[in-house]
Amino acid sequence: MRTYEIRQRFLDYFAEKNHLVMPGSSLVPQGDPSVLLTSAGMQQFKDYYLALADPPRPRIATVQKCLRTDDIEEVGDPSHLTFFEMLGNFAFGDYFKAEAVAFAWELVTERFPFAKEQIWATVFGGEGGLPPDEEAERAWLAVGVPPERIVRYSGWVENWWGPTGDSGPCGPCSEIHLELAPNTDGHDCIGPACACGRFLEIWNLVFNQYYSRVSGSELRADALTPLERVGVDTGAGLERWAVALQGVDTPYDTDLFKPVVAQAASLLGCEYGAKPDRDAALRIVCEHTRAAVFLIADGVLPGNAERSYVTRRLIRRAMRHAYLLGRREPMLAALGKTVIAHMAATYPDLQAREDFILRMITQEEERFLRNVNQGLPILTGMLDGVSQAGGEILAGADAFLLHDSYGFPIELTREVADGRGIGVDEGGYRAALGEQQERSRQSAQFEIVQNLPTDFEGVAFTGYETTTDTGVVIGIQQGDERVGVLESGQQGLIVLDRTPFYAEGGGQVGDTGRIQSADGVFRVDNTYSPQNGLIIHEGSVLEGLIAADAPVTATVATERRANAARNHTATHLLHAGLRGVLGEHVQQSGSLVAPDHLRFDFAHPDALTRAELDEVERRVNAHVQANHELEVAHLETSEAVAAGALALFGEKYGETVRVIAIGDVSKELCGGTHVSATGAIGLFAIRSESSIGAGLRRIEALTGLAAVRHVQNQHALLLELSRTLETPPQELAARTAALREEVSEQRRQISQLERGQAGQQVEQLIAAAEDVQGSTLVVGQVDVPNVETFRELGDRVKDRLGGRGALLLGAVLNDRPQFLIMATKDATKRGVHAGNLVREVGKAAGGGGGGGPETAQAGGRDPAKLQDALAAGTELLRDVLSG
RNA sequence: GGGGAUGUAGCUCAGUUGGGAGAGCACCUCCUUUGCAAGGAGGGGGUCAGGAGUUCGAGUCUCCUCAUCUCCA
Repeated sequence: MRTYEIRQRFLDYFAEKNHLVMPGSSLVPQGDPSVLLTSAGMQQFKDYYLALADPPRPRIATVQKCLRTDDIEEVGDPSHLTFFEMLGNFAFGDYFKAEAVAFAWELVTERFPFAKEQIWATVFGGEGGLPPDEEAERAWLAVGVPPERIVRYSGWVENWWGPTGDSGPCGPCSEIHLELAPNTDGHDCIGPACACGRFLEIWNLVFNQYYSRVSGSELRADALTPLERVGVDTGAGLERWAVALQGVDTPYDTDLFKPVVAQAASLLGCEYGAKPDRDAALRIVCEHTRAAVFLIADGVLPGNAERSYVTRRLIRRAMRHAYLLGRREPMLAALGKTVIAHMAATYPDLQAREDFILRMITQEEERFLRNVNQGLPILTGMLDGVSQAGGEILAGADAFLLHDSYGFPIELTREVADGRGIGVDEGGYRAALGEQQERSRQSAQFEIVQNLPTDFEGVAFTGYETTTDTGVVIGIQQGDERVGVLESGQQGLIVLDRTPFYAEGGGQVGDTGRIQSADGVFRVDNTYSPQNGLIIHEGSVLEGLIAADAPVTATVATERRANAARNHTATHLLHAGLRGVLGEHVQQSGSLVAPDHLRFDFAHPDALTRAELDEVERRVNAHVQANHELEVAHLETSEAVAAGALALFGEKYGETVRVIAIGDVSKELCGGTHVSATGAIGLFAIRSESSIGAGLRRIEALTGLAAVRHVQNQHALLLELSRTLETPPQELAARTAALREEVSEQRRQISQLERGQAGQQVEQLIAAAEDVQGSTLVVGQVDVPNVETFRELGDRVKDRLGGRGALLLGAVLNDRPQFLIMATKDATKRGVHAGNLVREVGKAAGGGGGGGPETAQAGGRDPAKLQDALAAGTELLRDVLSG
């Protein structure tokens, strides 16, 4: 049975059982900062379990792409994967353990050809005061699983799931395992958890019934609170089902991977299944490529921070193994193409973005290869050092430096060193790596969790309709503490039951303004929303006091809001303009909508040309002039997407979403505040275009009066130039070119004149030369415009010394005395050291100096001491030359 | 978010107790030469990433900022 059919049968079954079949969410979790990447099917439903939002239907089923890097080091073995797909059914305050088990049993045994007698079930056996899950046990008995194949496992690790991240829903779980082989050696088998490897887990049914305040690693019974809305959350690994249903041993033998593995083997000129080491490398190459394809498709481009770094690490790990198998040029994109070809039926996005995805992969591979080429000479240098010192081991610190600073992998270091009979101190390397990890971990402290109320129905946001509204204070926090009153001058956080203040989100900054009660005024400096349904006003009390339960009037700073609205609508027009001019691959990867400017980041491989920028700017302004009215609609997500709205990756499906339509120009899902018609934008001006990383560009732009000011500033600059250069603006370019030419011509003339002048001084100096026992000594003060001519003059005098002698010159430059001593080779043999002598001369003038034996210079502070210093220097030179 | 490395001519890079900002390639002019990276002579091109400090003097030492690369979280 092919995987396409497995997905379909699974979803069909649950659709039949009255589940809403929804698309899986993006790998990038939206509105949930506690996790980096989507790692489980339930993630997009977290708010439903927490009762912070209502699901579109109490029963849902999905196929969810997931990515986990926890076990990345294990990938290469026959079973571990970073990217995988989870089949899942979910229930929110609907059915519970009995039905979940019944559904699973029916699906597995009647809709799929799994053998009943191979099936084992495990249940939570109790831990830390929590009892065993007898309810689940009864459910398994009820469907007919014999008691000897139902096993209890205790502990937080076994048969307990969650939470994902630092906190969240969790609960006992129950797993279905297949007994793939009989117990032939008669060992004392404890069932699915036995190390004998006869079992394969195919489905995990999680029963969410608690909220945990701590992360899964420090779970304890007293950190759990029962959930009001219990739920079912199941996950069945598609790859494992494929293994079992296709009768093969590993995911790499299923239709998901087989063509990719075959292609990789052929590109690397080897055979899969011949050598275990090489097989592991082949599996890594294929697995990581597949994961990278999906990450890039969801907008996670390779980079050096956070989730971008995950993509990079996957590509580089894959490339590294390909490199060790002899590959010296990019190849992963070719594999990616095969991945896309085989997955596009399920994930049409891949097809649509194929070119872009493959180009990003190739770019990253090229960067890796460049790193290797840059690292090799450094490593060679280190190894030379080791050999010369007669050593046999490369220091761990050096190996780590290569890895840490140059991205040169330890595996390559090991191989190259080995080729020269040198070992690597791996212990030292690991120690250095460990130190770095510790350092990073310590500095990664998260912000303190808010103590604000979560025990309320949710704040009503009225800011789309109005900028002033009345409400009641339902929570106040000062520092980390919940308080009842905030007094004049105190800073704090305030929550109202309803508010017109827009909370920072969708790139748009939070509103500012005032909250006024009968007792006082609170100035709102920022508004944000740490979780759905909670809006926090941050600021301080200007006068009087603000107390809990007080009725208040909340008033948004309207001018600021209006400016932000201009910028937000302009952002949508800019997005549309960029797609029109550059192509459909332009994908928003971030934006900032502030009152004074807007910033828009997007994926595009090259810098924009002047012509492209002009055209984008022109188009946006054309739409401003057209004065399109904005239409706001609230739609079901699938309807919105069907209507052609631009869904940024990772929108939550199932909820009603807000769609902003600007004429037929743009249609985007957006929660921000906008102008009512584009004419209000007034003027749109692009201020800058720049790179913010590989394949990512940033545009900063202005609207309204800020744009007008920008244009005026540019004009003022031009006028100022025009005035200083006494040239009409249209002739500025030609005029500056002519001026440059003139300046360099005059520079040439000046330096010639200076040389001529210096020449006369040379003659005078030579004429006044003194003979010290056969050596010529030239001393004098000269008049030069800069250090360069000073030295040049010195050179010319030196040429006239006849190979025997030395010179000491003084000059005043920038109101300070400068000295120069030059000595012939002959003089140095007699003991003259220009650097040492000139230092004394400098000291005599209140400064210092230095240089080499033949040429040296010094400087002082006081020009009046120049002659004295020259005299002192002359004495020294006479002594040495005559001695 | 934290650590490391790098930033010098259009490109690739040298630049060693702080003391003349350089090479190769590319470019321009002239000469020589019908042939594969032609040769010779001459020339243009630099705010040494930016800013502050120490010093008579900073590409070089100290601090800060920015950018790029890289590792870790």
